Amino acid sequence: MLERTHLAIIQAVDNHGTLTAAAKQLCVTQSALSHTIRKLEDKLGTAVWLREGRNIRLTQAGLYLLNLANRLLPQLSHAESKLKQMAHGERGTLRIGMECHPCYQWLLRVVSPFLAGWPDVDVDVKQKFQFGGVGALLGYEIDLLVTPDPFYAAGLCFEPVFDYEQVLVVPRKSELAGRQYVKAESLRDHILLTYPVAPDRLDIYTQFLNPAGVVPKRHKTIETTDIMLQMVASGRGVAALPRWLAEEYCKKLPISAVQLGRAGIAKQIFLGARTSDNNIEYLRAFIALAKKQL
Amino acid sequence: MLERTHLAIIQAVDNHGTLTAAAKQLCVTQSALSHTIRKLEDKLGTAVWLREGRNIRLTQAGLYLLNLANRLLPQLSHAESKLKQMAHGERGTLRIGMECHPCYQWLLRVVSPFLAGWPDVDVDVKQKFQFGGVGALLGYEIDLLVTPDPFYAAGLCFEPVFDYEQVLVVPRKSELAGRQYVKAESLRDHILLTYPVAPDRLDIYTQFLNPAGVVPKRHKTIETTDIMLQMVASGRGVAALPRWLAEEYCKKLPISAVQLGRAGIAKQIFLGARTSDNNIEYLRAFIALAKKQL
DNA sequence: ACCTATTGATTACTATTACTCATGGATAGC
DNA sequence: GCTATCCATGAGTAATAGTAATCAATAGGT
Repeated sequence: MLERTHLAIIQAVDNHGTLTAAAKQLCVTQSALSHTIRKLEDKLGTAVWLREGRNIRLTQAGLYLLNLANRLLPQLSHAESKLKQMAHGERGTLRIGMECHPCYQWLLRVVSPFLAGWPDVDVDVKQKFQFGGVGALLGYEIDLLVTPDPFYAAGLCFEPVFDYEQVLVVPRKSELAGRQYVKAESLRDHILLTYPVAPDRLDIYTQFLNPAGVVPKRHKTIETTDIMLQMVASGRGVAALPRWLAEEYCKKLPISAVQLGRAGIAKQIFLGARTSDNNIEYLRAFIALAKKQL
Repeated sequence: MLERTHLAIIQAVDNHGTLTAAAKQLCVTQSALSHTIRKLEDKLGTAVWLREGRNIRLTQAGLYLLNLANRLLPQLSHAESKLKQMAHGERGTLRIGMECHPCYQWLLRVVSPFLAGWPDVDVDVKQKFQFGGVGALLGYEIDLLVTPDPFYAAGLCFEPVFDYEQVLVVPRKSELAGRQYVKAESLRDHILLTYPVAPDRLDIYTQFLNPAGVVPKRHKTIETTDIMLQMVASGRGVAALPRWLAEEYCKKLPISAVQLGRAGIAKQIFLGARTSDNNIEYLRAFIALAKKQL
């Protein structure tokens, strides 16, 4: 039988490169590991590691197991901590995934009253996902997903939590600042600042630049909103952000928000969850709170 | 630690309703289950079942664990059956390395029936190797190497899979087209088109031009066979290719194949594998298929 | 080309653990 | 109220996973 220990060993050996180091992490002797993996391979009938001199490397079967381990072990340990919380009378941890960089500020405004209303529920926010936000949701890596792209898969449900307009943020003294709206062509001689996300996931490209066949003068990626807008303020480029976020910063920095195109770009943010989690009270409460926040 | 057994027990008890029935399914005594679940509850610090008279029912925590079990156990057992198949060589990925550009067409004719015969084995073809094809084979980057240059290293074995003649492909209206064979000197005023490979790995150099001390007028490299022969057809140069491949294209393009030198250049293609992989059924099957294809 | 330190493998022994057996108390259904 | 069946428990045993000590192989420095 393939046991949890085996997966843990495979993961540890992969992390450390050697049996000895892995043994130290797992608080057993090297000998024990050697025995265990030997027995595992005997049971499976196939080699999991290739012994090459004094090093070992995973076989195809081993790689498959490593993949399995990386998938299952976090779920097991999360389950354990959740059960521990249950044992202590706490409600649990709400793990929120973010696929919408600028929504962070909005999220904070929802999390704050939530934490107040549910003192025994913790909140954790994650932003990087190997298989995308939906994958993380389906893989029980997160419990809630904040995203502009709902993906209606079986077992998931998405609810819109707010509408907003995507606008262009420009330096206040820029020639673009006063206009009623900017055309895509105007960006030809501007530097575009965005979060480090693939262009096909950026609305400024998919809904504005690409349809017009326009490429900005340059494209720079920046992690944080604050720095990004500092850059805009100092005339180093322009950025596309939600209007509510832009207007907040307009108070603090010499920048202006301008409508994108004649029609503007309308966006919606969704909150996704597993339908099987529908009975979790605090999760429903969070969604309700998010809708009210609007 | 939450173990696989625990999840299995939770699932079995839920299925059968009683400990006794679950014990029977799991091939242990009722007593053993009783002990195990008791210890689990002690470790977790929370009850998993509610004892109601002589029946037991899952608690909130138990329901959570049941959910986890239903999710994880199938993955584990699926992994086991997949590994069993891997052990029997029924399933896996055959990673083929190519060191012989024109052989691609030949390979396709072998891969096609192979995929049909081994529905659970995937095929992946790689063409670039940091340390050469043999290095990739020894480094477990690939499992099979298609090459014109066998390299008899320890732990590797090469088998010839087909013979062919390397010929010069020229425009049909070229003065070289009608000849019985071309001399190396004739290439002095022709442009030579080859795949982008180091000259010391090109037979046209090592076996034909270099021995005669001849350098072609120019040397251009082209990635794809189709384009290369389009170039030949339009009089932009000549190329060296296997006769079987050249003759296929002669039907479609105004080009001709001419023997290289008085004796011609005989070549052989080998299939290399690690001897340690000799027990992998589908790998042996592929080699057998390749030989039959001849 | 040789040491040396470190790797994984192996053997023999030990401690732990998981299990069985036997039995007890509780309860649902006839 | 009787009986069959449920789960719990304690004591003893078998299986297993662990350790310590040692060996053989090898990567890497000198």
